[in-house]
Amino acid sequence: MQDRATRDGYHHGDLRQALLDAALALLEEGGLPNLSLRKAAKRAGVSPGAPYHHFVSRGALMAAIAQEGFERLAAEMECAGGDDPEAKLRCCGEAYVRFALDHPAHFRVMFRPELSQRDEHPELQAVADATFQRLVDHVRAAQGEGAVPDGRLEAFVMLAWSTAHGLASLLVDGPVACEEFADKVPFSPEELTRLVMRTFSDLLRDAAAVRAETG
Amino acid sequence: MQDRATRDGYHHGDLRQALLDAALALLEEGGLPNLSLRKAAKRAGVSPGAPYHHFVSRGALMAAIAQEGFERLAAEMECAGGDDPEAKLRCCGEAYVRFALDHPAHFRVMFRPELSQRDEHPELQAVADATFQRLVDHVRAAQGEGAVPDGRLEAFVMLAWSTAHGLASLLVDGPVACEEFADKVPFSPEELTRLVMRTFSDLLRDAAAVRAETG
DNA sequence: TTGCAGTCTGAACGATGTTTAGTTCGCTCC
DNA sequence: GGAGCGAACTAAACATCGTTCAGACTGCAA
Repeated sequence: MQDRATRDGYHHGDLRQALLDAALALLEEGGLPNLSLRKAAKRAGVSPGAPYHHFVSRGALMAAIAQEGFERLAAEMECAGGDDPEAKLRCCGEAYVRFALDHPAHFRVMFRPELSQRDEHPELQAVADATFQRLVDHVRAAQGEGAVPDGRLEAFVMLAWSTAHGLASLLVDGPVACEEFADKVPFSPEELTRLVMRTFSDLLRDAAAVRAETG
Repeated sequence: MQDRATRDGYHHGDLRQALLDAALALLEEGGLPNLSLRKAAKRAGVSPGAPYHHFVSRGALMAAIAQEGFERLAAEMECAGGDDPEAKLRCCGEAYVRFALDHPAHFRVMFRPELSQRDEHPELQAVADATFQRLVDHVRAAQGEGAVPDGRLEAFVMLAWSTAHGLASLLVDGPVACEEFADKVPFSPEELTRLVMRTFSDLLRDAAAVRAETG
């Protein structure tokens, strides 16, 4: 019992955090189907009803984990390096994918559709919006320096986001995550990430050169 | 009872298909958490144990739906138009995203990680591989005509796939699916898809021009 | 007609999310 | 320091879920 947090008596010191830790461990061990409130409660050494004093439902626990994930993702995207806007954008994308590879449990929960109802979990949506906004800022900066096609800001933002999010999803969840794929593509996920992002970045650079020439 | 298929007596005419239909309806109504074998059985007018004569588990039912989805997706990617390889690739990507928008229930199940264990559900993996191979063929054709950077085939394949898959995921599941997003981006999902794919295609064209000039 | 194999029933098991009434603790106020 | 109060927790219960199993039913072939 209570392998994840100690308790001093009838009351648990910080049950909320203990439940979050336990839930994350469950996610890492067996994916989303393995995440149950009862298991998390048992790991925290607490009865099945106790979690409901800290989370109104299982969905609320998931939302809390997702929120934590978005905060970390935003932080990692924030401190992504890069000398020029183009490199910044590339590093930002790499950070996005690396986050998914390093924290697959978080990543998987962050984009569960049952959490995308804006009315429930408004604070989660606020953090998700802030993270998204960080990407928009990067793109706008790159656009200001001509590294990105002007006009159609929304289209390019979505293109950049889609690229990073798609690669992350495929590497974490998709058919690309299995071992057999390793035979076909002789790259580690990290190498593949850098390669893909570099390819995208090269396309950007070439296109920028064309614009500088003709326009 | 049995609102999805009629039965003539003790035996059900085609329970397997009736269960698939019911399961798909459940998915469309309430997403993955709403998909339960018992509900599907009840809709087919059958006892809770009956489905196990057609699917060894709930996961097998999901795999069957996913397989159906991959087959339809491959078909739609197959008949995607386009005059030149670049346009073909663009239409292929648009078809991918359009499929996700038109069949979100299918799409959501197709990439569930619990189905990505190659040992279980081998026939599903075969169909998924075939679908993926269709994309590789498109890219290789485009590469042969210089529309795509040569070398690093894997990198570009992953880039193209990531773009389509990421956009599809974000539009179907992600924070982009909510109504509030409609205020920020004045495009329908279909318009956004065409815009994003067109932006990507333009990058390709410009980069190809640079290669033709310098190489 | 008999036998058989495949299909379905109905009851059961354990696990799950959630609710409820009641118990225990820590804190504040007198 | 004792009374009281609100928050945290327990224990039991409910409905639902996936899954199993022994038995009943059906269609078909011998």
